[in-house]
Amino acid sequence: MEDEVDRLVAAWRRERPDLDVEPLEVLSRVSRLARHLDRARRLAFSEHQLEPWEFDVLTSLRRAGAPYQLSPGQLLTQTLVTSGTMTNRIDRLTKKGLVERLPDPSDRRGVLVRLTPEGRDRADEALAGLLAQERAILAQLSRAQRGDLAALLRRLTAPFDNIPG
Amino acid sequence: MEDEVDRLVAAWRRERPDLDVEPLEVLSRVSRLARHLDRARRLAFSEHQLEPWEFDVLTSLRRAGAPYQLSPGQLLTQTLVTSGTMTNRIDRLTKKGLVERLPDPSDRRGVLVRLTPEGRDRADEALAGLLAQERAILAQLSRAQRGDLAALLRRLTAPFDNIPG
DNA sequence: TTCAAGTTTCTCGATATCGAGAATCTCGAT
DNA sequence: ATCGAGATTCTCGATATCGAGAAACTTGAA
Repeated sequence: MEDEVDRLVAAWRRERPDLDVEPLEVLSRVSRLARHLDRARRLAFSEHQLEPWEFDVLTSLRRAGAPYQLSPGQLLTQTLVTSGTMTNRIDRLTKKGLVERLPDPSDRRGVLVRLTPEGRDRADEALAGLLAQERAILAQLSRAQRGDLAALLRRLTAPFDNIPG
Repeated sequence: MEDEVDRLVAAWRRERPDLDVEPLEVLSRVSRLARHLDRARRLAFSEHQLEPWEFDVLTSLRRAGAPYQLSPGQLLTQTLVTSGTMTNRIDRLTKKGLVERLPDPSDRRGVLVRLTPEGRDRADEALAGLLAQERAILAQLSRAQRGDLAALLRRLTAPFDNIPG
C-alpha cells in the first residue's frame, strides 16, 4: 500500500534526479506518523478530559512509582520540552489539582512535583485508553515485525537519548 | 544500546505489571524521535534563515514541479496542519516574498500558491542541508536496515494517509 | 572563607498553532 | 433556474510553546 511519502519521494526523484533522497523514506515517515499519532491521541484523551501534554507529565510522575514525584528537570528529559514550558505546565496542572509543588529537601534551588491522588487516577485511566488505541494502530504488523521495528528505531533514538542533546 | 523508551517501558512494567505496554516500544519511539528530529532540523535550517514550517511549505511547492503552485488545500494534506494555520503561513511567506497568491482560474472559491524564484532557491538550498543531516543520523543503520525500517513504517502511515483522516 | 562557574527553576515577551465559525463559491438534483 | 449540501479559504480569539535571560542556590578550588 502506497503512502504520502512514496508520492513525496517520487516527486523529488522527478524534480531533483541529481539528489539522493533515500533518507526521506525513513525520516519523513517518522515525522508524519508522529503528527498522525498526535491527532489520534488528542481524540482518545478528550474522552478523559485530558490534553496530550497533561498526559505526558502525569504519566511521567506515575511511572516513577510512589511517592510519585520528580523534579522539573527530570520531567524535561522525559517530555523533551523547554524549561519555560515545563514551569507553565506545572502551574496549570497545579491549578487543576492534579499535581503539587514541594520544596526539595536536599537542594534549596530545587522543587519536587508530586502527583495528587486524583492525578494518579486520571493518569491510570488515560493510559489504558491510549494502549487500546495504539494496539489497534499496530495491528497492521505481526508481533515479530513490531519487535523488529522497535529495535530499528532504538538504534536511531539511542544517540539522542544518551549523548547530551 | 539502551534508550529512554527502554527505561520508560521498564518503569511501567514495575508499576503496572497488569498492563501490556508493548505498543509503547514502537509508538513512543516514533513520537520521541520526531521531537528530536524537529530540534535537529531547526538547527540545520537556521543556517539558511529558514524555519521548519517555512521549509515544509516551500518544498511542498518545489516538488510539485513547474510552475510550482498548489492550492492551500493540497498543502494541508502534505503538511498536516489546519486550514487556519496554512492561511497564516501563506500570509507570512508572502510578506517575505517567497510565495505569492493567485486566483484559481477554474474555481473562484480557490486560490493557488506559487513559489517565487527566491523561494525556489531557498527550498533547494535547505533541502541539500537537510539530506546531509539526515544521512548522518541514519548512518546507524545499514542500507538494508533502512529499507526494512521504511517498509515497516509505511504499513503504519498508509492507513492514515489513505483513508479520510 | 570566599569566589567563580555551574545548576536549577522561573519570568516574560514573541510567536505559531488550533478550532470553531463565517463567507464565498460549486455542483447535482429537482 | 433554483435550491441545498458540500467544498474551499479565511477570520479571530484562546492557548501552548519557545528562548533568552534573571534569580537563587550549590560546589569545588584558591
